[in-house]
Order: sequence, then C-alpha cells, then structure tokens
Amino acid sequence: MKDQKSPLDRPKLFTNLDWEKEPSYVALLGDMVKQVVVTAFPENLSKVKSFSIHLEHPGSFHYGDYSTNVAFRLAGVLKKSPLELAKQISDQVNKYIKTNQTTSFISDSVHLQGMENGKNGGKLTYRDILEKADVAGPGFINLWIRKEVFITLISQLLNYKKADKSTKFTTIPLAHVLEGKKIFLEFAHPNTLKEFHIGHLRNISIGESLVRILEAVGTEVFRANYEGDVGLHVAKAIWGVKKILEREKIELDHIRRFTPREKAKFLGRAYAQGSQAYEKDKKVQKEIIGMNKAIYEDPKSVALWEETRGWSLEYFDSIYKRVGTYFDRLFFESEVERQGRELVIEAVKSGIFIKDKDGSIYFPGKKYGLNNCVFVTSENYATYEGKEVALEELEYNTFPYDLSINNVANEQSNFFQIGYKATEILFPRHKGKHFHLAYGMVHLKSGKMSSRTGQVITADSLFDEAKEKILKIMEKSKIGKGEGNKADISEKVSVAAVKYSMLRVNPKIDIAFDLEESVSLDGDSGPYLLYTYARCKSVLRKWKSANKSKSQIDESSLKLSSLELNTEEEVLLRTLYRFPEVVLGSAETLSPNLLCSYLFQIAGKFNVFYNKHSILGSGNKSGSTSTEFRLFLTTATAHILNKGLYLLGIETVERM
RNA sequence: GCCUCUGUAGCUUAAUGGAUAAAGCAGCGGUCUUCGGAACCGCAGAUGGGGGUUCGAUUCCCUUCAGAGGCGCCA
Repeated sequence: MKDQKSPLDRPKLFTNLDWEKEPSYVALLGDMVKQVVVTAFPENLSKVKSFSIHLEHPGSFHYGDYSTNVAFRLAGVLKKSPLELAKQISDQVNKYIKTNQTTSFISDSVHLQGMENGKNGGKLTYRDILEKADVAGPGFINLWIRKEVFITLISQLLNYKKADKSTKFTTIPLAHVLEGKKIFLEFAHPNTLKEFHIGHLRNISIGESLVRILEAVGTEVFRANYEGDVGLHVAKAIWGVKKILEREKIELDHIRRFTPREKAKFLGRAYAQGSQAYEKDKKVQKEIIGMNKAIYEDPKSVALWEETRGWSLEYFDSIYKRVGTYFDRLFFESEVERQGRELVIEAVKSGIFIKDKDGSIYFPGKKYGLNNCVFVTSENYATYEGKEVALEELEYNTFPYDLSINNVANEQSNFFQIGYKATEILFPRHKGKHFHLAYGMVHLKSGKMSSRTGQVITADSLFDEAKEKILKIMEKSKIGKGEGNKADISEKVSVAAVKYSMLRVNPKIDIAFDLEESVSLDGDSGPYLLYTYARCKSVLRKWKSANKSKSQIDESSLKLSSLELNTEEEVLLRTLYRFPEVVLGSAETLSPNLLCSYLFQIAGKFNVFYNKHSILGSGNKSGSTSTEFRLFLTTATAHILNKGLYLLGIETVERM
C-alpha cells in the first residue's frame, strides 16, 4: 500500500503487480514485522491489520540491513509518538528473538533453503533470521540480519542453475512476479542508408540490457527491430549515390567490392550529399520527391533500392554482432505501408480519420487532447504514423504479448501518444498494452551531430577509439603479459567501456556525450568492473592450482557462528546478497543504471577488502577469518559481477 | 502560443517521501618488499529561485527562471 502514486511512469502491466513480494526473504521479513505489530497492539487490531510493512535498506550499514518506517505511519493512526511506538515494536522483536518465537505468517512459497531445517519442526524462528532490532533517529526500526542468512542467500545465488530460455545463461533465483508474461521489446531501429551513430548505440545498449533483465525476472521477451527502409531519407541517399558515381566516375562494381563498413560509410556520404542538394536546389528536390513516390509505389522497381538496402542491413548485422545483440525478427516500413494506408482509408468511413480537401487523411488528435496528425499524405501514401497502426497489428499477430515496449528516443513522445491512441481506437485489444520507453537524446558536448551534414560519431569509430586506448594500456601493464588473446580482449573491453557509459545513467535523461569519458577505463566504468572480475578470477586460479585436491570451496564449513568478520568482509558480505533485489528493481523501473551502480559498489567494496587483507595468505594468522571464507567472498564477487554484467549485455574476460 | 521532459559539487552522474544528499572524473595530498597498481586511502566541493503538502521533500503539488524536444503531409 503506497500513500502516493509512484512518480515513475511505468507500464500498466507493472503497476498492478506486487513487486515487494520478491525476493522472498524480504517478504518474509515484512511478515515478521507485521506479526510483531499485530500482536503488540491487540486493542487496535482492526486499525493495525491493514498496514503493509515497507522495508528498505538504510543509507548506511551503521543502521542495520533493513529499516522500516511503520512507526511513523502508525503514529497518526494510534495517536502516539513515533519514537515510543518504534521502541515498543523493536522491543517486541527482540523478545521474539530471545524466546525463539516461530513465525506464523510465512507461506510455503518462502524459499530459504538451508534455513528451514531448524529446530522447530521445520518452521523458521525469529532467531534463525534476525540478529537484533533497534531504534534510531526519529523512529526508524532497524533490523540486523544474521551472517548465516547472508551466507545461505549467497550460496543460493552461486548454486542457482535454471537457465534463461533463449540464452541458456543462468542468472538469479527469483522472479515470480512476472513469471509467464510475454513482453515485446522493440529497439535499435536504425534506418537503412543512414549512419549507425551513438544515439543508436544508446538505444541498443538499453534495449539489450532490458531484454536480459526482463528475462531474468521470468518473462518471455520477443526481440524486435523496426527499420525505416522507405521514405525521403532513402530517396535522398540513392540520389546521392548516383551523383557521386557520376561525378567521381566510379563504377558500381567498385563499390560492390567494399567491405560492409566501407559501403556504410559511402552511403553516409551519399545521404549527406543528397540532403544538402535537396535543401539547396529546387530541381533536385523535385527529382527526389519523385523518386520517393516511386519507392512507395513499388520499391523494387527503383534502381539501387534493394541493393543499397542490402548493404545497410549487412552492415547493421556486423554491429549487432559486435555489441552482442540479435533479433527474433526485423520489421520494415516497406512491409506495413500498404496495409497502413488501407486501414486508414477504410476508417475514414467510420469517422475515426478525416479526409481533408487536399486529399490527405488526418487523425483528429485534438479530440483526445493530442495534436491532429496526418496519417496518409495527399500523395496517397502512409506516413510514419499511418504505418504504425499496421505495424502494431503485425507485431501482435507475430507474438501475442501482454506488454509491448517501444524503446525510442523521447523526441517521439508525442508521436507515440497519437499512434497508441489511433491503434487503440482501431483495435481495442491494444488498449493499455503499449509503453513508450522514452530515453534521452545523446548530445555531443562539443558541436552538434547531424547526419544531414555528415557530422556524426558512428558506433564503429567509437569502439575503435576505445580499442586503441586500451591496447596502449595493455602494452604498459605488467599483468597478464603474454596471456590471452590481445585482439579479443581489447575488443571486449572497448565494447564494455562504451556500453557501460551509455547504461550507467538513467535512460530518461539526455546524455552530454564526451568521447574521452565514454572510453574511460577507471572510476565508474566498464573496464573497472571487468578488471575486478579478472582480478577475482586470477586469485581463484592461483588457489586452485595450489589446491588440486579440493576443487571447490565447502560452503557448509562457513556456517560457523564463531565467524569473526573484519569490517571490509562484513560490508562486502552485507552487499553481495542484495543482487536479486537490485535486478528486480531494475526490471520494475526499466532502469539498467540501478544495476550499474550496484555492480560498481560491489567492485569497489571488493577492491577495498582485497587491498587490506590477504586472501590466500590468511590461513595461519590467528584471529583472522579463514582463507576458505575469503575465497567464498571472492567467488561470490566474481559470480555476481559476471551475472550482473551479463544482464547489462557486457561480456567478461578472464584476463586483461 | 500550446504540450512533454530535464535543472544536484568545476565536469559527468546517483539517490522506491526518510537518517550526515552518494559516487566517478578533474585538482591537491598520501598507500606499495603487490594473491593482478587498469588498484587503494585522505582533503576540498552541490539539490536554479519562491511558496505549499508532510513528523520528514532532491523526490509530490503550485509558481517562476533556464535548457532540450515536439506541435497535419520527415522518420
């Protein structure tokens, strides 16, 4: 129960779900607190019963692992001071811990393997879970979880085996909230004959990550990519191609021998050429408009349309491969134009669309608080909006979804409002099933980007830039010399650097893109995470080669109450187990950046621990934790970094 | 003019209505007889302005200023 509606704009499908039910141990804690509250105020049972318990992580470990604000919420209802209530509740929790009270609300769906074989006939007790409760500040109740619980939860993570359907990659043991839901995710959308620039890179990075995060929480995701292969931009580019061939006396066969990347570059030049001529020269403009019309009538009849389109698609494929993305199906504007046009023309009869004097057909958006918008032009072909209604139907028929997400830049927000509204009126079954994930634009810090003038930063050039930088550092570095494939490593690290720089910020806000920063290797960066992972693996390799007899760490030997942790170990332990919660949060808000900051936190905490304490050389010192336990932390850190990076769409390397 | 989004440290960003607003970069000063120094530690530095709701506001509401985007035949 929330007092206020969430400020986050999110899909309808998501708002009806009880996200706090997962992961199960959080639900368990909520139940425990509720049990306490209900028994503590028997005289106000009816008032108290309706309260939902909200748990959150306090800002500092100093305040425990979870805190709840029930005391504030109850204060108004019970007309008592928050502090007094908090004390009462906290005392009751501590009493339950002391008396080994069993939990009574717990449902069978709570999964805490390894914990339930306690003493009380398989029932969990407060003492099994909680260390203590206390009161802080104006009335927060802070809960301290037992170390054994963390170890159990982390072991669960390490041993989780279920693979995602599509990728066979195991991720995390959660996700019943969205289990079985079908999500259609449309992303990337480059237009043929145009550059694949850093804006597309942001799109594809967010899209790929969301596919994986949503799969991790149990949904089935369809990967779609909608590309504009007809329209004025295509006509301009083809005109430009012809012009360049003619002026520079180049044979088409010469271009055909180019690599995909060279062809793409050539097309980019042609597009710039065509657009500039289109703006300057009225005669050219007429010519291009004529060609555009011909493309709409029958694209294949237009010379070079099919061939240049093929060049683009081949090039895009090479980028998808480079960034580790694939699609279940490509959708094209050319395949929905006719149907869109026919749908709109037909719906004029029922008054949904209105035919204007000049023959164009528009959607009277003003009726719904939106803008009026042309769906079929006076030249009688469907605009982007007109195509959209047919596309939505085609997509739904391809994969009947519970939710369709359009991952498209926020400059198209108005367009999607209109498109969704028109689709909904034509096909009521679409109502409430669409969500525009409007991510911010990528602006260059210096100067403006424009494919019209040819001023763009392409995805490839960015990766290459990063790669060069990484190779230099690899030269200098003393570690990992002569081990591993240099080309392979530098490629993966550079893709990681660029993708992470796109993912670490909230998708909603605009990015002021800085080349230097996006290929950065230190601080909050992709390479830093990869480095930490490789570091963990290196330690684990070393241990393994020295301990051939034991191939695995025995986790059961860790569950000793005598475990005395130092600060660094404790902080790391108390962060690692939160991974599933973070993934869930990222899914709920469609925000990969939350996962980024968490992984960065993990890496940082591990590095602090690593710097201060020896992992392999800790066995013989008295009073220190065992090598076994430190290896457990190292294994868990590596595991979570690996899974987490996978969910971001970033590949790890064993050495770098 | 109307609609949408965004204003947090010098820069780039974080923060489901909670506790001392969290980091990275750049700057300055340190750690190292290294299990991987692409590391670690310390210092300094911020919620555009004004109201309101609330026990509590960076977060919600109103207003103002600033920036970005969109507003019938581009996609």
